[in-house]
Amino acid sequence: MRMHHPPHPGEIIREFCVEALHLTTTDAAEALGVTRKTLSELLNGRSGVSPAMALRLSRVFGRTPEGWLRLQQQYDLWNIEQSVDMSRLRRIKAA
Amino acid sequence: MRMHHPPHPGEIIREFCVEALHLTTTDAAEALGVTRKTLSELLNGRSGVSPAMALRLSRVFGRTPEGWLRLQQQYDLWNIEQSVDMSRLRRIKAA
DNA sequence: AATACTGTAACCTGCTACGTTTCGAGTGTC
DNA sequence: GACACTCGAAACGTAGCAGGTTACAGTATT
Repeated sequence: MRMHHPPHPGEIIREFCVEALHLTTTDAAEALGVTRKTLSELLNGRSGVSPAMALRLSRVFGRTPEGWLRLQQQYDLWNIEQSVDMSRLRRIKAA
Repeated sequence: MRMHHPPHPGEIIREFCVEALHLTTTDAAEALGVTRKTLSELLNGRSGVSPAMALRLSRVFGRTPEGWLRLQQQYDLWNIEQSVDMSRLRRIKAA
């Protein structure tokens, strides 16, 4: 089974990147090279971690880009599993 | 360092899911519950592995959804690294 | 009161996943 | 040759998302 209701990546980013370093949203956005709005939407779950954003995060706050993207991936998968019915799909056999 | 020019996931999918099972694109698309066009674009690198597609692939061809998504992730990251200049971004210090 | 920080709405651009439709290139059968 | 059929792929439209600019309202802090 999969994780139960993974948080959106913005929560983790806020906790470990912004609050832990006592940064403001404005400061962090500037360091990342994006606008305040872009970071605000990410922190509040209204947008996700794009590949470009994962690279920015890794350069400014460390960790690997893959690690940042994985947060988004797990969040996306959990949500898709809840909302899309794939039960009719069957494993295929070679012809 | 990162991988050198990762192939787009469509190549892997074509090789291990379609050709290896002697399926046609039409057959595979039907099994995945998408149109021929959608799968064709994926196989030819004109679209990527979305979270929903990763789930479809895992149900029909096995492996984990995370594994399928990882292929896309590595491809995306490599391409972003080539095209976007992040050299001005500096690691941030706590205030 | 003035300043700083935040969230967010409106509007725009660019990109992408996906569906429907249609075209063109095989590949058979008569 | 002429026909139908199948397959892959292109053109076109729809929907949605990331991100920017600008502007506004709320809340602290000084």
